[in-house]
Amino acid sequence: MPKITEAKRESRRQQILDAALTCFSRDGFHATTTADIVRESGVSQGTIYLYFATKDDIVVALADDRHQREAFLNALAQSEPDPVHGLFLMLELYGKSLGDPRRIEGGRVGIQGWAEALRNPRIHESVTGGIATVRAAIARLIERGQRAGEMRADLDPAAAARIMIASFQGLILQASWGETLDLTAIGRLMRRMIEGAFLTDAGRAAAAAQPKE
Amino acid sequence: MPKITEAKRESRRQQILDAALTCFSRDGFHATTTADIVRESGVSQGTIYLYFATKDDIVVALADDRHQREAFLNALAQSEPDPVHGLFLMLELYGKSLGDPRRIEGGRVGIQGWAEALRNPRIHESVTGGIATVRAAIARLIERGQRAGEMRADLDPAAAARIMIASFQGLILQASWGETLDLTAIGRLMRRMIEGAFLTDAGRAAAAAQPKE
Amino acid sequence: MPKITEAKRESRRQQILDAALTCFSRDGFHATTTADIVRESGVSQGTIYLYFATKDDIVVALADDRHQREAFLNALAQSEPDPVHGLFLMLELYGKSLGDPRRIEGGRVGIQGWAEALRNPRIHESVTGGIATVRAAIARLIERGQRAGEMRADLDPAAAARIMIASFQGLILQASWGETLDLTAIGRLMRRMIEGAFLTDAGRAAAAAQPKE
Amino acid sequence: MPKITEAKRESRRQQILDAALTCFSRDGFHATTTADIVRESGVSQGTIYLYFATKDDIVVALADDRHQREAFLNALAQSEPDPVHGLFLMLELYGKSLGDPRRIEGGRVGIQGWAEALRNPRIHESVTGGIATVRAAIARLIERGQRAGEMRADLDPAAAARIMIASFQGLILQASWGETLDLTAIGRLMRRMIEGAFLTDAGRAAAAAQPKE
DNA sequence: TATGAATGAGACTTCATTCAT
DNA sequence: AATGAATGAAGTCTCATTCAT
Repeated sequence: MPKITEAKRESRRQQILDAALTCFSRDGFHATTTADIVRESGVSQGTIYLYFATKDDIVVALADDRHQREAFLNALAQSEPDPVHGLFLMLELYGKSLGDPRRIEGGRVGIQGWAEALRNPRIHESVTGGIATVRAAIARLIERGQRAGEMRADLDPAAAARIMIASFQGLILQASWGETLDLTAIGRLMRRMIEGAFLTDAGRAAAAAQPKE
Repeated sequence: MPKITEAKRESRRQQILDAALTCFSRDGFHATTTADIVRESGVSQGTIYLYFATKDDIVVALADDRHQREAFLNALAQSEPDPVHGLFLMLELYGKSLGDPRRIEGGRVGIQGWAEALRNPRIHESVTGGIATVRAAIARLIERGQRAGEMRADLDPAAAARIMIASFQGLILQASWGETLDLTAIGRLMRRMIEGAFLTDAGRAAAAAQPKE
Repeated sequence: MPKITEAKRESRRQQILDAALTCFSRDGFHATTTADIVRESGVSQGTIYLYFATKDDIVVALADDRHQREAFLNALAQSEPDPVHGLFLMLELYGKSLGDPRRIEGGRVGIQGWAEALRNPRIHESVTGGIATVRAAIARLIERGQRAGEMRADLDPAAAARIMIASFQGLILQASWGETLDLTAIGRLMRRMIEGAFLTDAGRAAAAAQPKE
Repeated sequence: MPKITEAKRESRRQQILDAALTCFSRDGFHATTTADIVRESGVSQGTIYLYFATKDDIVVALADDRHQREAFLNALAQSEPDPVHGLFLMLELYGKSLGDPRRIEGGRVGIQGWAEALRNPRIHESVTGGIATVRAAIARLIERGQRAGEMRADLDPAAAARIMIASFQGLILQASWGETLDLTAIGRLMRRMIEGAFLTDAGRAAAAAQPKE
């Protein structure tokens, strides 16, 4: 048995995962057969099972991968020295992804993941874990803002984070259904809602000083 | 003539639909077999096909039924003489449904419907059509509020409606995953966000005069 | 239980049989469902079973009916005083039926009956019984012809009857498939084959004297 | 690489086809279930669908195979230098198959194919196509005979071919029903009918010179 | 390691027949 | 007698997974 190199193995794994993502986005989890993935990936039927014990494991792997990508956005926002700027940067980054056609494919699969998370504990853990991370990142930004006097002291960081995430989830959903969202108007309004309800006067001053939207 | 009465027929139909909802909520659309629905409903295998041509048609029927129920909420909010009160009533009613354990079962199925809508045109139509109705209802309230000088003239009714719906969609999602939402804090914050970004001073005065929330 | 009159009952029975024949001819025995017969006949699902114990019984009844009609042709041929004329009359009558579009519908069902007869003993009995009658009629004509010196003494009546019937069966088959048969050429050749192989000189003289073809 | 060899694949295919033929002959097309074929063939349920897309495709394949075998008989008859000998050889070969118990099984299935051909376009094409080939072969023999002055110039080759084929079809039918045919008497009479109606004096002389019947 | 043929459990749906009205 | 809703056995086909090569 010629032991394969780790790099080769990882590339094979990605090959399968990529094909699966394409299929899942096109046909959905349940309508996608392993034969579809075989066709799309060019790998053989048996080989898939050398890399994933079960079709479900592919779904889980895909869900896990997703968070690593989102972690980057969070880190970026956190690295912003001013928490208000950080919050709006986050708003902007997620907002931009709504209009990015390349993210839509991932979004479609993500929505199916939401539904899967209702049944499959491993996916539930993966999906809610990922979102909990984002929630924590937002809450942390808010707490920093409160300490800096830029965000209202009576603002509940957890509730605020939930609402922000919920809005994005809903907007992703609407975008994935093919509806045309006026992202400019929506972005402006979201920003105004946050300014009005999250920020202190000092915070609003800081927001106004933000270089570019 | 054993021609069944319309009422009897409708009750049978509901019997099947109820069983299907239970199964779909418990196991998901795809993991639910017609045999499961038979077991849960007590009707026979063949009878199901006397009422629904296909398993998919049950899903569609469930999606359709859902909107009829939501139409009631919209109508209620519209009937409120003051548009600001109407908007907050809507907020309150939908907010309440987030905490209602009986709605959770429906919510779980609804989320699966969101995923289905990505693939199945009939469900897509049903789901997005239903949401479009709610969106229109909210937009209408806002336009009424603008004419009454209670809502800001520069508010984009469509964007506002989208954001409100998106928030609810996301919150339903989070609630369905079994996360514990601090509904009081979330409700209070949502309200404050709307007051700050949607209302004029006159609108805020009207809101303060609202009897109970 | 209001006892129905015998005439009414018979008419109902024919109504079902007619509808079944139409369906069987259009879709075949096996592709025809009892629901199809219900639709075609206007009678209710349950009523069918008041007249026929089983779907197969309808098929059998149809097969039985068929022979009664053919018996008429045989009798006609037998009634011809001259056996040679009788034989050719039979040839002509069956030949004509090949070109009669109204017989084609029955022919299609008949062919399905041939196939059914291979499996279903009741249909086998009905079909082969019917054909045996025709065979006997032909053989009887030939024997009369032999006694009259018009047909060759060394002609095997049974073999001759079999070949004549076989030819018709094959031609019905070909016609039912929608092939265009040159009935004039075929009829002329069949006649010449019979004249050459069946008849004596006296027989040929008698044949020539036949009034109209 | 466990890619199966072409020979192995063909043998598997035949294994399924053989089993199907046995089942179809025993129980008929429609009464035969895929489970029956599984039982008879020894392959698994799924494997059948690796070789045939549909149960119907098995029927079609069987119909197609049949003609390839018949093509051999035609070729044999055509290869006979003297057309009269060729025609009688054909007569003899087909006649022999009537008495061959091994051909009866195929015959039973063939008759069901006739019935199927009335509804199923693919089978219709296959069956009538196969018979058209035989018809063309006979017509060609006759035309050669006419050019050689051995067959009557006023003989219509198409009509003659149709009648010959029709006779065989009918005789196959009768044999398949289990009736006992006096093949010697029938063969002798068929031959005499052809001699009398098809051949010229020269042709009859050639026929008499034929070595063995 | 990789392949892809083979497996077989199980899904959806149909349909002949029954039976309460 | 007639109706037609209900039944449930059974059929075709799919597909995740295994395993010999």
